[in-house]
Amino acid sequence: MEYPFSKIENKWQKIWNERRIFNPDESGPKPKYYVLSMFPYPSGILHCGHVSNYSIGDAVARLKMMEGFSVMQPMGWDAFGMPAENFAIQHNSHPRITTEENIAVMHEQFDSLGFGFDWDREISTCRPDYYVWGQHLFKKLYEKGLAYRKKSWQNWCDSCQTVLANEQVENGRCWRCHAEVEQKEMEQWFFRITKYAEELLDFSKMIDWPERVVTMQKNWIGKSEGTLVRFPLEEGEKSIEIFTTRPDTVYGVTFMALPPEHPLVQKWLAEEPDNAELHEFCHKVINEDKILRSAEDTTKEGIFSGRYCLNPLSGHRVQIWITNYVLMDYGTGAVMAVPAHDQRDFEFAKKYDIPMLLVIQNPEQNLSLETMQEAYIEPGINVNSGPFDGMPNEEGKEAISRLIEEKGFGKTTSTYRLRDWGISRQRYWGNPIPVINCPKCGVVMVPDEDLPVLLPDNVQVGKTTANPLLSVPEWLEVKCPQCGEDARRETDTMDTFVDSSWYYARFTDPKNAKMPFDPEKTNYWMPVDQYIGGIEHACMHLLYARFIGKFMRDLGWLEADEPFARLLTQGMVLKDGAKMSKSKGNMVDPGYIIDRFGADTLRLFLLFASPPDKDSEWSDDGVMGAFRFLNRVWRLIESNLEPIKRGLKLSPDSSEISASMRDLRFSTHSAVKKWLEDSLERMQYNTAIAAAMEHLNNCVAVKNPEALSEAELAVFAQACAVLPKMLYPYAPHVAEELWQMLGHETLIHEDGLPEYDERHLVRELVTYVVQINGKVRGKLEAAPDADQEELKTQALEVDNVKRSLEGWTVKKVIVIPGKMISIAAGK
RNA sequence: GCGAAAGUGGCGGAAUUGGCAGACGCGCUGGACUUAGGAUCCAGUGGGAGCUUCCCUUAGGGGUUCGAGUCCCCUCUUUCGCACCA
Repeated sequence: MEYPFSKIENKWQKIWNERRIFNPDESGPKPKYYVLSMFPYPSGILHCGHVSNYSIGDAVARLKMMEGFSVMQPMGWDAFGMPAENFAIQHNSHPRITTEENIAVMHEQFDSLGFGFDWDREISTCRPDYYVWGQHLFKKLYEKGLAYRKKSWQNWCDSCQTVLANEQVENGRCWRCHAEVEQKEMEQWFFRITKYAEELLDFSKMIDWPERVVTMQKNWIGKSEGTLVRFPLEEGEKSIEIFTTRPDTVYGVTFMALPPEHPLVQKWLAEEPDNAELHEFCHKVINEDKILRSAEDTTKEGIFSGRYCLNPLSGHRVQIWITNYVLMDYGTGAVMAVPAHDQRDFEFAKKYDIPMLLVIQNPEQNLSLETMQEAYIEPGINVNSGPFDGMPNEEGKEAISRLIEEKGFGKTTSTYRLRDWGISRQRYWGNPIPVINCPKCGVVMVPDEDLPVLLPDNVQVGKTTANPLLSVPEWLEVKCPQCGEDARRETDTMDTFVDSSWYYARFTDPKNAKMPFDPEKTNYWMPVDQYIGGIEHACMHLLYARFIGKFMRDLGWLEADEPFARLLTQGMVLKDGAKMSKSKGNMVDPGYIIDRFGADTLRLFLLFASPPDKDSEWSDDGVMGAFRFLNRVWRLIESNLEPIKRGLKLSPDSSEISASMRDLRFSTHSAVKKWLEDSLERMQYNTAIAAAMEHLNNCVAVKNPEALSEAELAVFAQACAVLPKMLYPYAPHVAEELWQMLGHETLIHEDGLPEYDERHLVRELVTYVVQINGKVRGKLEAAPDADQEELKTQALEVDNVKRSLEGWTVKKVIVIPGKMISIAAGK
C-alpha cells in the first residue's frame, strides 16, 4: 500500500496558506531570517534544477522556522530579457502575453511542490510597478556620476542590425545569419562599478561565502599595483599614458605597443587617410575574433607607426608600434615594451628587429643581449638605469616610482581588471533607459513625474531584427522636457542584470508605490541571511548586486554593507553525467514524478542524492528509494498508532528496560543530535536524511510493541515520534500529517526543533579496537572511561592479540579513550 | 600556461579533529509471504585466498606516524575559473 500522498499534500498546502505561516511582517517578537533563492526566468517549464534549488531554500526556511525565527522567503520572476523575447517570436505572440502565461504556469507548479514562499511579495521585473524603480535607480546613478555614456567597440551584425555578445560571434560571423561581424564604435550606457572596485575586494562582511566564489571575484576584479607613466610624444603636446607593474624596467623601454583601438591611433588614422598599409592593418586587427585575438598562441603582429615618444627618465627615443597583443580594455590601453625583461615584448622585438636594452643584470650569471634566448624576468641588479645602477631591482621599483612621481611624469597607483558595466541592450523586452536625446540639449533625464517610461505594447517582435522600439513613432518621438523641441527617446533597454541587482531589497517592501522600498522595512529584513543560487553567477550577478547594494547604502536607502551575508552555491542535477537539457533529450519532468510519487518524494530524493553544493545524479531508482522510505515511516507510525500514542504519555527514563530498548533510546538521541548538526551547522542535508533513515531502521526492528513493558513502550513511542520532525524540512507534507496523527494540535514548526538528552548518549560499554602496528587484531568491551593501564593489560590478554604477538616484543601501547588500544610491536 | 577543487565498491555517496574505510540509499544474490506488486519482510553483498583466520584495497608512487581516504612530496586524470592583465 502506498501512503495517500496526493491527498496529504493538497491538505497541508491549504492549511499552511490559510494559517499564513509563510507571510511574516516586521511586527512579531521573533528574530527575522531572510532566505532568498535566486529568482528564475519564467520559462514556463519547471525542471529538476529548479526543484533541487528551491528544495534547498525551503529546507533552510523550515529549519529556521523550527528554530524560532520569523522567516521570509519571497519569490519572483526575472522576466525581462532575450529568452522571453525569443520565446514570444517562436510562439508568434507577444512577450508580455507569453511571459505572464509562463509565470502563471510556473507559479502553480511551485505551489504543487509545497514551497513556503510568501506570495504576497511576488514581483516580476517586467511589470511597471517594479521596473519604474529600476528607472529611478538609473537616474540616481546618473545624478551621482555613476551612469554615463561613452563610445565603445561592439560586435555589430549589419544584416541583423544588432550588437552581438562575444559568444554569439562564430569565426567572425553572426551566429544567426552568418553575415560577417564588424567592429563598430557605438554610444553605450555604462555603470561605474569600478568606483567600488576597492570596496568590492573587502569580503569581511560575508560570514560564510564559499572560498571558491571569493577567489573568483578577487580574480575578476584583478587588482594590480604599479605606476602610471606618461611618455611625451616627440612631436606635439600629447603623451602616451601607460600603466606598469615593473617601474624598475622603465629605463629599458625601447618601444611602445598600442592597440589599433587606442584614441591616438584612431587620430593618426584620420590624419593619414592615404596610409593604406596602416588602415588595412588596423582594420584587420580590430575585426579579428575577440576570443581568438586574446588567445595565447595567436601570433604577435604589429606595424611601426612612424612616430616616436620620449622616455621621460632616460630621454631615449622610443618607437611607437601598433600591435594585436595589447588590450584596449585593460589599464590605460597602452604598454611600455621592455623586450629584455618581458617575454611577449621580447618575441615581438625579435620578430621586428627592434632594439633591446638590458636594465636588470642576473647576479649569478652575466647576461648579454646577443646570447639571450628569452626575456630575463627574475630579480637582479639594475644596470643602464642612470642613478639607479647597482640597486637591487626590488628596491628599484620603489625608488624609480618615487622619482617618476616627484618629477611629475606619473604616479603610483592601482588598476583593476574589472571594467565598467555596459548596460545598454538594443532589445525590446527590457527596462527602457529613462532618457530623452535632444538635438539641442543632449542627454536629458525623463522627469520623475513622467516615470515610468512604459514599454509600449504595440510592437511586432520578430518582424525585424533591429530594435522594435524604433518602429513605434508615437513612443519614440517626444518633446524635450528642457527646451520643448522635438526629441527622441533612448531606445536602448537595460541589461537584465540591472533588474536582479536590487530585487532582494524590493522583496522587503514589494508593493510600495511611493518609493523603491521603505528603509524601515528594508533595514528590518536586510541583509539576506542565506542566499542560494548557481555558481555560474559568481562574478557577474553577485558582483553587480553587491555593487548596487553599496550604491543604495550610500544613497541612504539601506544600511547593510553587503546584501548577502551567507551564500550557498548549489550543484546541478545531472543525468548520465551530463547537464539535463532539451538538446540532449535527457530531461526529466518533475510534474510526472509529483503525480506518481508526490512532491515530498521528489524533494527528498533531490536532497538525499548529494550535498547541496555538489552536483547530483538523477536516478529513477533513487526516487523509488525515497518513496519507499516515506512509505516505511508512514507504515511504522500508522500501524502502531495506538501503542505510540499511549507510550508518549509514559516516562522513558526508567532503567528497567532491555538492552535492545536501551539501544533504541540511544539511537533516538544520537540520531537527533547528528540530524541537528548536519541540518543546521553543516547544511549537509543528505547525511541528515541518512540519519533519519538509519533511525527508522532501528525503530522498525522492534517487532512487537504490544509486548513491551511500560517503560519500554515509552522508549519506542519517543523513538517513532522524532521521525516527523526529522522529515519536516525535507518532506514537509507527510511530516505534518504524521505529526497530526500522533495527536498534536500544533504545526510542527510551532513545536520547535527535535531535542536530545546528553544523558542518553552515554553508553555503559563501548567496543575498543585493538590494533597491532595499525592492523585490527581484536576487540574488547569496556567502559568508555575505563582505566588506561587496565585497558592495556586487557588488550594484551585478548586471544587473537596474544597469538599475533608471539615472537614479537611490545614496544609501546597507546590508548585512545573510548575508541582503541594501539600496540606498537617489533621483532 | 596560471589558479582552484576533486579522484573512495557495480552506482549515488559517508567517514566532521589523523583513530574499526565503505554509514545511508540504489542495484545485485538467496530466502519468506502472497489478494502477484514499481509491494512487504528476513539474510547477504569491496576484492582475493588454504574462509572461526589471513592478505589486498580510498587514481598511481614515495614519505611522516603506534596509526593516513584525511598530513607532506612527486606523477597521472577529471572538472571549473582565468587566460598575452603590461
